[in-house]
This record gives sequence, structure tokens and C-alpha cells, in this order.
Amino acid sequence: MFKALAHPMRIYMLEKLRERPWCVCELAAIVGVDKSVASKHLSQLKAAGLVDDERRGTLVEYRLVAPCVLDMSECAERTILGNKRARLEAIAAVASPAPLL
Amino acid sequence: MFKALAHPMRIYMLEKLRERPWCVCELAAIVGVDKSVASKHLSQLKAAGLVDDERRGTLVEYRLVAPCVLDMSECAERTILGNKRARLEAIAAVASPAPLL
DNA sequence: CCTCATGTTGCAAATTATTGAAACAATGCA
DNA sequence: TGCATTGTTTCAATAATTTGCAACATGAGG
Repeated sequence: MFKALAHPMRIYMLEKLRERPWCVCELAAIVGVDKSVASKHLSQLKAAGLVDDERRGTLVEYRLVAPCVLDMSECAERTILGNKRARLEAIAAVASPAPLL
Repeated sequence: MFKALAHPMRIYMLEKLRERPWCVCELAAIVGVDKSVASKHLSQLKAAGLVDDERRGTLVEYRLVAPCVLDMSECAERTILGNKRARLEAIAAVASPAPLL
């Protein structure tokens, strides 16, 4: 499951699917890759249980499942931002150290 | 960050670090790889802000940071188990379909 | 049936990640 | 200082992933 989340394009696709369902050709156009590439990324997300697909005539719509993935991404974002802030503060402390008392 | 979680050995290391801090050589022995390999995996976890290290004499202890990673792993576990259950139920439904009324 | 549009799969090339040995750095201790 | 222990880095080899083209599959609509 974490492996499915370990590619920027797949993360972006999940964020896009947060808005609404999209078909393969739409997502392929959005991220600018061949439809086969988009299809393979989506099938990985599906295998991880993060999305589901439904055939609508000649096209296949993918939609977001696994609501907790949203919590996870928010958690990851919070953690990353927190780390960044901590790093900046550490640098600032070195540049102009606060008085010890 | 998800990339840092995208390797079984690193996941296992994080679970181990949940118990208590361990030094590189201990973790290397536990997972059965060269210390250089363990060191590199741990440095990836550190770069992602998931662990932190502290030098104790000649050895380096790694400890778990980023408490939300625990929530994330639990969330992932719930999702994976849920998917597995859904798949089994789908198979069972095909094998002996429930009455429609 | 034929054709078009959309998706998936197979394949090989390109990219990226992982591994382990060896060299190097840092610490503790006699 | 000399030596042993522990970690990190460097490097080449190996393994895994990603990519795009081509071939194939499926459904819609003449």
C-alpha cells in the first residue's frame, strides 16, 4: 500500500480523484503521459485498494476509495511541514542565537 | 515520505523502533543485512523525518519520531484488512449466493 | 460487420533503488 | 599512541520500477 503511494504521479492522481471520478484518458491527459502509463498507475492504486473502477460504455471511470488515505496524506503533510519549520527554526537559532537566560 | 515507507525492511525497522530505540548494528543483525545497508535505510527514514538519531559513544541510536506515522500504519492496516475481508466475502457470495429476499 | 474510441497487456529500453564489499571517519579504551 | 568497535560513504553490480510503443480486447454506433 505504501508502495502504491510512493510515486508523485499516483499521489497527484489521488488528489485529482478527490474532486470527482475521472476516466483513464482524462487523467492521462492531465498528467501528460500515455494512456497505458496512466492505466498502469491506476491499476496499482486499485490493487492497493485505494481506488475502484467502473466501466461506463467505452471508458473506465476511476473513483477514490479508502477514505483513510485522505487522513494519511493530511498527516504526512502536517509532518512534513512540521519538519520543515523545525529545520528553519534550527537554522535561525544558529544565525541569531537566543539568550540563554 | 511515502517513498521512505515503501520498503518492507524500513517498515519493519519502524515497527521495531516502536518498542524502543535500537542502534544500527542491532537493527542490522535483526533484519540480517550488512550494517551499511541498515545505515542507509535508517538515513532515509531520518531524511523523511520519521526517526531521529543520537550518538552514544561509539554507537548510534535511532528512535521513532513522527507519532502520526503510527496512525498511518494503523490506518493502512485497517484498510488492507478491510479490503481482504471484502474480497473474501465477494468470493463467498459467488460460491453460495445469499437469497435475494 | 466494420470502424472508431477507450483501456489493458506485452515487451524492451531507460531510469531508479538496493545491495554488499571496501575505504574512511569517529569514538572509547588500554 | 595504537587498536578495536561502530557508522557512514563510495562504488559497481544487481534488482526493481517506470515508460512508451505496439498489439490486442471491449463496447458504441453506424
